[in-house]
Amino acid sequence: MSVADEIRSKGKRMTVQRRLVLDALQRARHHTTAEEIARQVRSRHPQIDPSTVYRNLEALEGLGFVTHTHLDDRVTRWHRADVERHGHLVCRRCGSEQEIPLRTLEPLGRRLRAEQGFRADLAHSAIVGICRECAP
Amino acid sequence: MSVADEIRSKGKRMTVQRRLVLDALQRARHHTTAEEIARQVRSRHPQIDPSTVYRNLEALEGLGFVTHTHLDDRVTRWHRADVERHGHLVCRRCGSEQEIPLRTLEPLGRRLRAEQGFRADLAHSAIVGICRECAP
DNA sequence: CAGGTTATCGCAAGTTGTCGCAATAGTGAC
DNA sequence: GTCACTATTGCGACAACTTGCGATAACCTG
Repeated sequence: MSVADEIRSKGKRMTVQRRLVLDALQRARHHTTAEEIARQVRSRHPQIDPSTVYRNLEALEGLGFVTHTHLDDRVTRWHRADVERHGHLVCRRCGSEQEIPLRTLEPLGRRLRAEQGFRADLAHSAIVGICRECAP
Repeated sequence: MSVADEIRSKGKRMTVQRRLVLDALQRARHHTTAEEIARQVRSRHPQIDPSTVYRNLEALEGLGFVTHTHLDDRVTRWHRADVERHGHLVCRRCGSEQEIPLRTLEPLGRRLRAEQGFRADLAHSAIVGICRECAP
């Protein structure tokens, strides 16, 4: 079943705009911003409003095709839901972002579940700090 | 040495506006938003511009008096730097926020340091997930 | 405590993201 | 294909910050 069919099977529609947002996410490796996607889409289709891009990202998240993460700034980062899940280390100083295997975070996940009854979504939780290169 | 003196010793100035922002942070227990502080300050001193509040929060952070954390939304949360440090669990569903002792997070901190050379600032890293009450 | 330096302020304009609404256009049914 | 239904769009207005700039007022110095 194609993505379009999946979308339709949930009572939603596959529009040109939605297709373009999905394509842009496909091209971007990970963690694009909505603004970047809007820029790409609008470079070829200037009549498409940025608000449409924002709304499509939300809609596609509701449908399970994309997810978002908040790194250490106010900007929401988006990526396809089917890429391998991983944790995020964000450097406060240089802003670089590093991915780490979820395996590293799992012990904490188990502990939070056991002690607090909290089901942590560690693939969407950015850990801030100072990276190796920036360490004094 | 008073806060004012500390500020002056770093070549900065203690202005009325800065004092008011510090006071508002003092009153708020934790994790206020800039908007909330601006509202408080402006309720008594309407001539103070919101941009002044934003800039003072940044300046005070640079001076080490306050810090900020990004919970799971786009809003920056501010609090005094001298409150007891703790980690944050944020529920994706109900938005509630729970504090946990840093001790719980320390094993992960040590591991990231050893394996990645990354110095995690776990008191400013929010972990998102589903809280006990919202769990299915 | 007067004067010069310059951090900080208030204002206005610019960004970035959100929302209500009327018009449009995918979809399934016939 | 055609039609009715309604999800989605573009637009304009708004909300939440951010930034540039000339004016102001802390602060240090003598």
